[in-house]
Amino acid sequence: MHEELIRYIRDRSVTPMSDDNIASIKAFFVPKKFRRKQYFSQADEISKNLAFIVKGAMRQYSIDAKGIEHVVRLSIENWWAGDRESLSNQAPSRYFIDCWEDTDALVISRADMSSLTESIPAFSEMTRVLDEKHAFALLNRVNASISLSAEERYADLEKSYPEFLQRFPQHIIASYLGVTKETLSRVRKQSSKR
Amino acid sequence: MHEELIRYIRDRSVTPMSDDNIASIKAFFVPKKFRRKQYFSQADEISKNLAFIVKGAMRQYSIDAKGIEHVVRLSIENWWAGDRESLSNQAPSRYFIDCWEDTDALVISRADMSSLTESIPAFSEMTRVLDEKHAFALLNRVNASISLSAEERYADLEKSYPEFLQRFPQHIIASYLGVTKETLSRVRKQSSKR
DNA sequence: CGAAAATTTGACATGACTCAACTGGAGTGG
DNA sequence: CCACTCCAGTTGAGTCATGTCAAATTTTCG
Repeated sequence: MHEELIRYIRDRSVTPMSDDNIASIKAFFVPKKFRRKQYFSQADEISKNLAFIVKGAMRQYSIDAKGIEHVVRLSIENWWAGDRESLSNQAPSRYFIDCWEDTDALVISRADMSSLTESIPAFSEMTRVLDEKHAFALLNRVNASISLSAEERYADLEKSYPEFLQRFPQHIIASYLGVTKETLSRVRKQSSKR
Repeated sequence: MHEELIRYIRDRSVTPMSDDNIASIKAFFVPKKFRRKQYFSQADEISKNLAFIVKGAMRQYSIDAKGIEHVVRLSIENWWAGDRESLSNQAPSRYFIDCWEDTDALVISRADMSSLTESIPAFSEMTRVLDEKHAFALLNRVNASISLSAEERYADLEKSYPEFLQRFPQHIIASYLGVTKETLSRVRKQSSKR
């Protein structure tokens, strides 16, 4: 169960990890199973944990005044889930995170996360790279959202993250793109004609 | 000129900096003046530098197929400017960065940036916190863009970054929000009635 | 097989865009 | 100090992309 995570860290760092390091990673990341629809964390709560997804899929979303869900993030195998902002600031989250599929995850607490970051250079490197990449992806998403039409954003997603289209139903993809499911349905019909 | 930067780093880290550390920061960050409208970096180029703004204002934007500018980021005093993605991946940038006001900046190269990160713990801490905060802000912006109307996004900006409204003209704020200047003008007229 | 979930479709409403014209500074040079 | 230009902002009319609501259809899965 932990092998994927170890490999993930190795792939994203240059400093080697000692057996000790690996042992503490294994000790701190607790395997947990979540069922489809189960919440990982909820809005207005202060998030306590971060999860590395070994198998399964989660989504992170806000709910607006009208009760409509807006998906800000989709996570599958070898991705992370958790509201980093709430975790880091110890502030109530704006987001819900739940499982879209039955999920096997490795869960770590905020405190354990920071002690790993401090004690294992490779781990710290990995989180740094991760944060950077995450910020890049978000900036590009902001750019897409202010500069592209619904159709173009869909095409962009299709190109950048084709795996999402396999794993999540259209109405979730629509929400992630910031359009209604009806609009996405029409957009796809249109573009398939070409 | 470097004092602001030193203070900025101190405020965002716990590890103290030695005189040596401070000396290398001063050596690596080169003061540079930019005139209003001057480019800091351009699309399709591989970005070489990062800037800490001591005084002035810059904007980062893409230009779409129709030639329309889409502002993804605004930076003023005590903020950073530079395309981190292009810098880090050594890939051509999608963005232009230019000065909206005459600007005094401290400029550092990619290479010097990584050597400071490696050699000065406080500096490395600061960049880590910065990246985190940046990612939080971007996620919230994504959330706003998929869940709020133009009017709500404007109200949100007014609350979160009132200084932008002072420093940049409306058409730039409009672009940052992902609407046309005409729409923003109407939105403001509407909301001022209440 | 049957129920629930997902998707599609149609009719209509509306928010935001486009284009063009107009207004009102701010700065510049004669 | 005026005339001029440039830039920002506003306004109006028409259009278009996307949203809303309701219903029909298809798919999924226990």
